[in-house]
Amino acid sequence: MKAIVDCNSFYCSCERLFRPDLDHQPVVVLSNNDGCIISRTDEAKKIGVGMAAPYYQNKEIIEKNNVAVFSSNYNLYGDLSMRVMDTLRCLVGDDQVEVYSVDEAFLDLGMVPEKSMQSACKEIKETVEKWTGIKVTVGAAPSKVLSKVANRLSKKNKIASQGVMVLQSIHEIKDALERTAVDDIWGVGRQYAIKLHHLGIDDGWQLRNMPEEWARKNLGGVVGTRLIKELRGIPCIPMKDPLDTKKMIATTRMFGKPVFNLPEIKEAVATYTSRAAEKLRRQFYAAKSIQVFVVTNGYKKDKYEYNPQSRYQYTNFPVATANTAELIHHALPLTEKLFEPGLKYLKAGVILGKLVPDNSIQANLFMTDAQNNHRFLMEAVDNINFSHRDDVVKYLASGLQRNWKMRQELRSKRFTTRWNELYEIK
DNA sequence: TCTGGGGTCCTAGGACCC
DNA sequence: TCTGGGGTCCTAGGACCC
Repeated sequence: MKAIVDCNSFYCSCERLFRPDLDHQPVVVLSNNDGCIISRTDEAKKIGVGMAAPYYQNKEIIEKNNVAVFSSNYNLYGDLSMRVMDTLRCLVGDDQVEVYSVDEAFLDLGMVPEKSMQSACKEIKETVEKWTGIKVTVGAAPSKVLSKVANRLSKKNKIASQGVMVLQSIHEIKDALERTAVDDIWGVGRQYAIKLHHLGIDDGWQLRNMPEEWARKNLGGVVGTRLIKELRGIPCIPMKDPLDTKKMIATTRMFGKPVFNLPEIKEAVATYTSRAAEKLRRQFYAAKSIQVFVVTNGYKKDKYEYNPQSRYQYTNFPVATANTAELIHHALPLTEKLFEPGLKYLKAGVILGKLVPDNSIQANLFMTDAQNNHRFLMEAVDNINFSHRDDVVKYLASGLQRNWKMRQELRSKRFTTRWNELYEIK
């Protein structure tokens, strides 16, 4: 049996943890740039705040209902996520946990006897909540896809399910799938949902009964056949090996306001490169390629429709690197190549690819710092920036004014990761 | 005026090899 | 006018996820 543990309204729950006064008040968290709503509590859902809805379109309803609004605070969420995951590893063992996203993890419950599945899941839920203060929902079933179905139904009916749903018998599975629209199945996105409804396939049980060959032709090849099998309770999406290496690390952002000139875009690209390089080093990787992209607005003078166009440039390095200076050195010429005067630039991004594990640290202890790709310098810079303030130490190429910087007007304190923002008890 | 950011996997098709 | 077969590697693009 597989289980998925999913934190309820995760970002909002994190904010509430340090603001218990908001426990029964609607709360929402905004995306970067305070653009969209990306997390909502049940109270906020109830009064009609939409998911991924633009903030400005919901401002009226938010103000009228006294909704607490936060800019996203990823330092805080990341740290609390780690606590939740550590708790799960403690409960079922390191190798049985696959961290799927910041607020979700799959568990392999193969070692739990079938008849104690329900109580085991209940205990997992209660322990996480007790140790971390974050509420979670647990869904368990023979396959990952079915466990997601269980989790979703449990969330939809929190009172009856008590936050835990286990699907074991074929009757339970059939009943659950009949109550689940194809749109809500993990692996069926917008395109496939449209296609399925067109063919008269509306719920999960109908989809489950389609032939595999049909799925291969119509739902993305082997991905489709896997989906059908999973729905039938035959697990074929394996637990991911935690030692698997990542493929890419990216830092991309909308600008706080549109940018028209090259120097500012170069500053932004240099800054994003620095961020991406920090992530790279923190996870002990080095990159062999860098891709820079920008998103421009379609530039039709009289038209206001949102018609983003992206363009990109990339380059490969002969030797993998995690050195910020070197990466910036590669990124800036690419940015110049991308730039075309007269366009309105909305967003830029840096993607580091062809990652390799950077295990040369011990091997190079006896080299000079320069030969060693300035590893010690990088480590010193990272330590200062992490423990004090972001970008106390930075490369000049990333700019001093930073007019393009995103807005984040409503961010809470980074209670658990910055000394000067610790939670205070009066 | 204002619409996020960071990932994964798969497939088709082109370039190149013998 | 005729023009093999088999393989690898790479990239672009599309779909999906939270």
